[in-house]
Amino acid sequence: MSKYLTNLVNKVFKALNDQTRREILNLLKEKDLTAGDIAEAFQITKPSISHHLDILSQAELVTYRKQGQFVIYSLNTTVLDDLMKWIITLKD
Amino acid sequence: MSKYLTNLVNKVFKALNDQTRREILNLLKEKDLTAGDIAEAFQITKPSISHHLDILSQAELVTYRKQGQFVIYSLNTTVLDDLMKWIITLKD
DNA sequence: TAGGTATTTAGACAAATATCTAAATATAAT
DNA sequence: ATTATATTTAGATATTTGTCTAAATACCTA
Repeated sequence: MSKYLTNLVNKVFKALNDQTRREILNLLKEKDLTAGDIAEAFQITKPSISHHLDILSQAELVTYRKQGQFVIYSLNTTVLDDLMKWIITLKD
Repeated sequence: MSKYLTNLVNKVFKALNDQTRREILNLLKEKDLTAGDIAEAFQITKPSISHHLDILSQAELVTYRKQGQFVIYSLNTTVLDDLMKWIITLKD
């Protein structure tokens, strides 16, 4: 596995090792959402959610675009394919 | 997703969020190994490896059997299927 | 430009985690 | 029985992590 992929897998597992972050991904599965929309779905503060979004972003599990004052987050499934490859490699 | 599966996925992500534990799984992919054999493949102490094996075992990623003084660990790929299901659910 | 809304950054803190050494347990061999 | 080998458990410690509040930044609107 390339060093880039090893590093990415590392970040992906780190990102997925948190219930809140996994739920954020599930929300984004339905539709793109602003940071504020995401924060409202949880009991924790906006700065905490912002931090979670940063970790998801570092793992390339989400992307974001700015739209005026808003930051809109989207699920990025590309990395999930890499993750699946990692798992399949372990299986065979 | 059932509560059992949620709990298991939680433990699996926790278990996989560590380079050493992921490498242990890769070793076990080739063949079953004793705790001692596994420990020798790393720079860290036996008690630390024992702890990692415990976490992998809790996540059902490995199984073990006793053979005399030895404890032989095996990879359990069943859980990897559950993990793949979780990922696929996120994708579609 | 001033004030309002959306989001992130900075810094602090408690809880979780990876690691270690020392001791305990279990089995084998002499 | 005693000693040696394999492994785990217990307890300590430094680092990482998730969360918070307060402050900063960015953009919009009147």
